[in-house]
Amino acid sequence: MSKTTERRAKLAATLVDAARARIAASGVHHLRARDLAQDVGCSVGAIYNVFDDLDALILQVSLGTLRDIDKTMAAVGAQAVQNEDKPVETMIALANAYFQFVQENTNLWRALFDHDIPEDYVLPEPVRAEQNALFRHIEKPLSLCMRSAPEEQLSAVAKSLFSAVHGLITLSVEQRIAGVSVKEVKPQMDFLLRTFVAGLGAEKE
Amino acid sequence: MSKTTERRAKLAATLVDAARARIAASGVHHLRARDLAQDVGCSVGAIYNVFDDLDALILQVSLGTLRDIDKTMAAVGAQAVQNEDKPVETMIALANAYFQFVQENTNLWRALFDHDIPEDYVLPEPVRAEQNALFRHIEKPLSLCMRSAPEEQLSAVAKSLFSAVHGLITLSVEQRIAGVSVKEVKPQMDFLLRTFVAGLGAEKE
DNA sequence: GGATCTTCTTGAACAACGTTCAATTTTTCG
DNA sequence: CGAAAAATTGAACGTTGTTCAAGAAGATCC
Repeated sequence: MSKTTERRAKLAATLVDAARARIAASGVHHLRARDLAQDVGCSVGAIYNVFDDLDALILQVSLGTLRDIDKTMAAVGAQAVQNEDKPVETMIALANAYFQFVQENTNLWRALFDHDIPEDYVLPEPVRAEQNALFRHIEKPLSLCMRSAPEEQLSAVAKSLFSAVHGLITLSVEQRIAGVSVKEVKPQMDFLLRTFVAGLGAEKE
Repeated sequence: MSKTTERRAKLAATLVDAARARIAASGVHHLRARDLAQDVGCSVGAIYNVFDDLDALILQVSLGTLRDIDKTMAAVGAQAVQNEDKPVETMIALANAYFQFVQENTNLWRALFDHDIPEDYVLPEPVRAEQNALFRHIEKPLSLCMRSAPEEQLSAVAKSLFSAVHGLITLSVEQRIAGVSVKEVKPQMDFLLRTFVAGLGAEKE
């Protein structure tokens, strides 16, 4: 049981690496099972012995992408301990880091968010867990801006802010919808976040 | 030249209608050339005499979707003249109208934003024009909140707000990324917009 | 109106894709 | 070692979007 499962695992890892390289180079919709087989030196059928689907393989690549994003944001969070009195700056730094990641890994990022999987696909638990980890990076500085808010609301607002920044970046990077121009993304994220946090300070009227 | 071009135009319109119906019913990635041909009673080849591509056909459907969204937002804008002293309410109403449209026309909306067209595809001018029209609906109430801002900034912020709301809706409607839960979308859009506008009022410090 | 040229329409054929599967090879384990 | 189990193979299958030679229909001129 050891030799085979070991090789299975090794093949799976090799396939994920090859798929990641191909996706990064030419986008997820140019990924071909036959190319992958040739890349790693196995037959097309072997892929299906290790993965149910090409979608399952792509999902593994996306899990890695999620973890990379998490690493990037965690690094910003670590830097930010010095900035505890200015949580907005941390939030802006997080947004900028995310934007930079998208620019440097556009195709992998697209595979993560754009690639539509069959509607009945069960999202693996690790993927869902990793997604929630992302939001948590925002919760920390946000909590310093919303000290009286309950945990639940904090979590929801963190998700909202991530979604908002994500939307801004998406519509500017994808040319099919003319959002904010790429040059304007950072200034706009900056303005959006600063204004929002300023609004948190001002009492409702 | 008249009989043929007339028939061409009629066929094109019929095909777009059929495609819209199919997309609305089962999503853009289940659209098949052969099904369409059967729907409208022509051969598969005839489709390619009228459209370069299935993508070109889908783009025509999406142009219609854009116009429908525009109509929805225009209706809200017309309602909102009574509310000139409370521009935030108009902005929230616009966001809610957009969200409602997405919920009622999810598949058409997905075709508009998710369907990835070849990277070198030239976006038809009417599509681009219609997109800009959307942003303009937001500019009107926004200008009442940013009276001293130059036209250019106003336009950029309007795009940003649309993108932000769009991101919120996208990540909650698409199950592949667990954003804000569908139930929480309206409250969160409400909170986001109110807080942002409140921040516009408070001077920067 | 008919002959001729052009243009459109057709649906079988093509190439490319994800996926499967019977045959073959390799691994496992008593 | 030898039999059972599992994995590997690559040819083959079923579906795609798209093309194209052949035939049908329209336009144009006398």
